[in-house]
Amino acid sequence: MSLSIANSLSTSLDRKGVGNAFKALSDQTRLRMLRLLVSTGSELCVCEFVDTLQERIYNISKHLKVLEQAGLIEGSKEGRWVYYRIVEANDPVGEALYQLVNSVPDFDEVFAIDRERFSKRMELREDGRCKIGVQTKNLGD
Amino acid sequence: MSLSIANSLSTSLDRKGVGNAFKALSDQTRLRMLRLLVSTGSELCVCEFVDTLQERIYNISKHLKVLEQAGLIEGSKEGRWVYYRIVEANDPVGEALYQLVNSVPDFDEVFAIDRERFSKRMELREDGRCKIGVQTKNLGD
DNA sequence: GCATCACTTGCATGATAGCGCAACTATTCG
DNA sequence: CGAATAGTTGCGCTATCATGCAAGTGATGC
Repeated sequence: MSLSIANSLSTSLDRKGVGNAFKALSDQTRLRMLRLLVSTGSELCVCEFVDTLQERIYNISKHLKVLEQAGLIEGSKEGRWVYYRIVEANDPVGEALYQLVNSVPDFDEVFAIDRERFSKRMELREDGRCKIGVQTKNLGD
Repeated sequence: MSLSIANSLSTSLDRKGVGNAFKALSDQTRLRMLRLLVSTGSELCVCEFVDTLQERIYNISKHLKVLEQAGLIEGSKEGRWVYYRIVEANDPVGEALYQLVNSVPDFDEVFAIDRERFSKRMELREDGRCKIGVQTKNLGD
């Protein structure tokens, strides 16, 4: 379901244009998603990403796919829910990447606000698992 | 002439869309350029980039501008020549970034070939400075 | 001064990427 | 079974971005 961090970075040199880690993180929404995973050390289901980032579910889903194909995250299904988590890197390359993602300055507090919404949303879990769907209605009005 | 690494990364969160470091490195040619600077620890003039990467001069120039506006490199003029070099980071964020750039796997040896051409090209310097222009003719035929 | 050289930039074009919408799959529950 | 729920995917639109070309800037040297 996932490639290694090393492969993710190496494919950046592939003339065929396979997405790489830098490319995957060049999008702000994806950077927010990975930052959330790295900074909290949690695994999130899709609807939790939606309520945390306040983005539409089909876009979240697509962004998750990009991150997964870049080898940065992996997902697993649990009933109706799909949980995504960081692919732990044992090599220094991955270490540096996650350190970097977690070190990106947050002057306009986008990450902080995400974490705020995230912690509120986590209170709705039961036995540590998500039992509900998207709570935020009317996104993008 | 340049922003700090921290600012470069922070602007990634700027809604106004100012380029960030991840975005700047999402392009393969720019990654090759920065990798060359990081791995050799040298400063290069534009024509040396051209002969090393075998890309057209106006594209090299534009890519250098993107990297500069991302706060990753800085340039200075010496007569007809403009030398570009890494903006040294004193913070751990920049350290991690450069370590990362230098750790990107090179399975298809693009970086290695660049370094090969680079070292040959460096032999043409006099007193450690570039005294000539682009040597490669007929790029892209 | 004027040609040359190193480099930059404005504009047009084509490729890529993200978004919105709608249709779809898959799982659960009554 | 059928309805509801969680998530995915294909299509069309738009915006962004890399490229090519051509014109421009500024420094050097005859």
